[in-house]
Amino acid sequence: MAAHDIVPHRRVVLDDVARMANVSRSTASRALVDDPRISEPTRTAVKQAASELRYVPNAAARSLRAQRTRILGLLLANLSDPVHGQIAAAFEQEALAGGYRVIFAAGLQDPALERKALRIFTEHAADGVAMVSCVLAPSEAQTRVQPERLIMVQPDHHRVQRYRGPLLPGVIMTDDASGVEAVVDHLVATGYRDIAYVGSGARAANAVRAAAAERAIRKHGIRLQPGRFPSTDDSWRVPDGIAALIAADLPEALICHDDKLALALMDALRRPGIRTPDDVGIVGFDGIQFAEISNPRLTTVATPLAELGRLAASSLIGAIQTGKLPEAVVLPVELVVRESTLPQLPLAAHWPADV
Amino acid sequence: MAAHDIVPHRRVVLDDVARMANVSRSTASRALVDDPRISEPTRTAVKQAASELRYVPNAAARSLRAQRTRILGLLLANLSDPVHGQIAAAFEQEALAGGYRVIFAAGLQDPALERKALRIFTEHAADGVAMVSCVLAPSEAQTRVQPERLIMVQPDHHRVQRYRGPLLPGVIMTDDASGVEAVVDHLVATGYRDIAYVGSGARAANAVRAAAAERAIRKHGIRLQPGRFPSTDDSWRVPDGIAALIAADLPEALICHDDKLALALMDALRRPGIRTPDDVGIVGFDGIQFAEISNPRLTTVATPLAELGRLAASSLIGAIQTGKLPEAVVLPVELVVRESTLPQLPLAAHWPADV
DNA sequence: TACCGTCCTGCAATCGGTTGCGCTGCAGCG
DNA sequence: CGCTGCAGCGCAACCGATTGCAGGACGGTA
Repeated sequence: MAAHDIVPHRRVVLDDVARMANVSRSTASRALVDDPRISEPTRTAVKQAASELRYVPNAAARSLRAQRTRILGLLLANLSDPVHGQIAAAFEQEALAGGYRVIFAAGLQDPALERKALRIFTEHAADGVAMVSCVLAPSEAQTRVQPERLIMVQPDHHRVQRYRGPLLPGVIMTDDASGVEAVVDHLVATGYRDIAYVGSGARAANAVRAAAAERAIRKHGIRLQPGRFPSTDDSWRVPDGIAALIAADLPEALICHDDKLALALMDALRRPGIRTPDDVGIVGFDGIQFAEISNPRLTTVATPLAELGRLAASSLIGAIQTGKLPEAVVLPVELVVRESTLPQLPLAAHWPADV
Repeated sequence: MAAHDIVPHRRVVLDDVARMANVSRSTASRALVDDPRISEPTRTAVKQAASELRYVPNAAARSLRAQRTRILGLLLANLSDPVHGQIAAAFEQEALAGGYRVIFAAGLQDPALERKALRIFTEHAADGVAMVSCVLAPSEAQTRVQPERLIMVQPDHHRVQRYRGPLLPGVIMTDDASGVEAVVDHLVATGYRDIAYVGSGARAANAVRAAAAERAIRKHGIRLQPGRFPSTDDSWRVPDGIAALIAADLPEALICHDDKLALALMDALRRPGIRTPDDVGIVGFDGIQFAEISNPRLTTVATPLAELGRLAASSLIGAIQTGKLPEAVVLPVELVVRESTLPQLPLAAHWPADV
């Protein structure tokens, strides 16, 4: 409050506390962590002094000595993306609950940026690192950070590639293929036949979902024409060119790489007067919150975003403590059918949005 | 690659590099930072050794000695919120460009959590801290972190409170009052008379925007009935109760605390068959990306989210380097009129979405 | 040969906690 | 009274990088 409180104050260090409590630095240190060797009166005296001086330990010094930073690095594609935002929020919360801090970095689908981020994590001697939908190959990532402290979150491409070998430990996957299959089943059951896939960006998930869509459709004896429409970039605005291409060759249903693209496409197609779901059915992927309240509400494959973040953090912390990675996991996804693929129903007033 | 590479390797430290280059640790250190005192052959030998050993300096040790961590703390309301996600992404990018790392924390509008976050920042001896739409009073925040290293981003409540004194340095504000005023002018000009405000959560911005709405409306000789509808919490789903209240006492136009609420409300009102903008005009605030592609596209007050993040980071870095905070800034906001308040126009095919 | 200056390097202290080990003092026991 | 044991606490090393200061080597000059 008073002006003299504002002058740049030397930081309070453990020696100050020790001095005030008339003990040695080591005793002060032990008292603060409730070492049983310290007598009760001494302990309280030290704690009293610490709180009076508003002592806050220096994490750098502690980490240096303890060889443990309690820092986790989280590398994801894009901090401003709702998908990653939800994952990040859950990760941070879980980490905090476990006594860990989080340093974030955005990779923006750029290998150079991802390498830079991993280097930063190494500089800060992060106890663990999680990578979410990154473009860097797992093998390379493992050379850049301690492999047994690395969790990777990514779609299950093994399933699409009919891979039957052992799965890499420390990998958390989402069962995108099943999700896409459920989508296709639903579309076909609803009566759609001419179905197309629209991709987005350079994201690894794109290849997995596109391939899964093709396989799932073939199962029904229909064909999906790969590359019928070009992929968009990862921005919000769908390039007019692509919207025009789609409008000119309108399928009955569009499976979009993710919800963002689906919503943007619904909007872009509104301009030439194409209505969802009356003129075209549209499906997204991820299950972001806006998909629940869009107009029409978006049919999508809900991925457990918060669960992914929580699980990544808790797995990582577990790996740090036990020294070994958990087995690979494939998390289920869930088809959520909403208005955007149900042309026969009136737009307003119906069943609950979810399930 | 080979199995023996995987065994827990002792971290490479500067001494290892020095040993390999046959110089002392100090020489190695100086060579790596291009100290002119080191001869060219020695310098290259050291750098060669460093890269061969894949040496990465330890940030904790460096910080400890340098009394400077190059870490910024960013405390914001909610990492998963699109508004804060965009701010955070811009902040992180700007910080990285300036050579700083970012530790994030989510305050969730909870003073206790915010205090905890500030403590963590202090433990890590963050060189600077930015707080975005936090609930903690600036005066308290200043007692918890070095005030001259603290940037706060918040709505300009001074303007609403007709405050004319000097502004606190280090504060970045958005001119919410002007934005709301522009919204009201637009609504009145469009023909709306019965206008209501719907708030959200415990966010500080809520009070500012609500008060501004009331003042702006009174200017037009109309009245806004404060508290006509209760505030929602900060979730995505608008409680049915509130939607029902609004449906039962439907104003001509609704000014919503933010875009998220506006979009959720449009959705909730669709159930009882109330259409936007035909039955009610709806306005949001913030200018999130979904507002551009909702159906109808949402009229909103666009705040410069990325600019806020960038400016917060660059101001903070500037304050760290110069030792003093920049003057308070009030950033302009911009009314973006879209379909949700333009009932007379056909829904599809019209002017560009922005401006 | 003696001395001086210039370059390069190395020694050792330092940042702030943590921790192995040892020291002190007092109680208990023979 | 002397010895043992233990509770309680302090000394000093350590983590890894930076940096003030000093010192060694070498060439040049008197």
